[in-house]
Amino acid sequence: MKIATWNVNSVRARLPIVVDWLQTERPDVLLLQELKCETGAFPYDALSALEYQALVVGQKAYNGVAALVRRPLEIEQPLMALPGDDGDVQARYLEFTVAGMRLASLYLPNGNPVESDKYPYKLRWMARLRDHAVTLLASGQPVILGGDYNIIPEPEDVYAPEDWREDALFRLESRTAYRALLYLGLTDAYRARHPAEPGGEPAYSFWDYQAGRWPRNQGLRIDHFLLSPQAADRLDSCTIDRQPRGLDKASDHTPVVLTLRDSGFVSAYS
DNA sequence: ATGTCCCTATGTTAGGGA
Repeated sequence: MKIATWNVNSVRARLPIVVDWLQTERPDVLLLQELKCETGAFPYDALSALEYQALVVGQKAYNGVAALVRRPLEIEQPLMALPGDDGDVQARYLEFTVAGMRLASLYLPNGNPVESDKYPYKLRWMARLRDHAVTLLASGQPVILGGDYNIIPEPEDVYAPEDWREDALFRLESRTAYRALLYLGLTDAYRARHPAEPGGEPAYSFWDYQAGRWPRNQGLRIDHFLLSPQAADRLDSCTIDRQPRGLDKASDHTPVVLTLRDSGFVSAYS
């Protein structure tokens, strides 16, 4: 099972790049964030022609998340919002079951500037995500939470940590809320397969359009797959595909790709 | 210090968001 997550920064502006990538990579599932279009304006037809059915939570101009699932896989029990605040109208979360696994596509609030109401909204959203993850983990099924977390987990996940100390993506309060997710028993799939090493090659999933961040490889690792123990037990690989970031009219994010084995640990004594 | 890209609309340029 091959599952990818990609913040596309407008699905309509990025459609040719996404179509090319799907044709090359053929993932079973692609989780999308920052659609920047209403549900009805989502390019269903172009993706259906590639055998992908779509689950979409859109919003005009901002946010928006989707999941593309390759036929004949079936989408079951969709949930179109993060529980915990019926008054939250921002399109940042969807969840569904496919092949016996529970998957989410999430777009966690950026939270900048920290003096604005955007920052407490980010922290409340993270608390809701944690509460909901407790429920998901209790189900015992494999759970895969993928998306743009807008969290730099550790100093090695940013090109200049000292410059980001007070940013909503990196400040201690944000990282503490993210760690609370890990402490529930979730595994950061990328780091499980690629431990950070002193002097090692940095791994980023986002490079700002501005200031030559891409040509200088000054990025952030903010797009993550968090896996429940039952999903982590099946973890085969997790990689970052830098290729799409270098294309003309690229998103500022690039895909993170997860592959899972069909079954988990089997005891030699059974 | 700045650098970009994409969205919307009191719309063909400006402002917001990231």
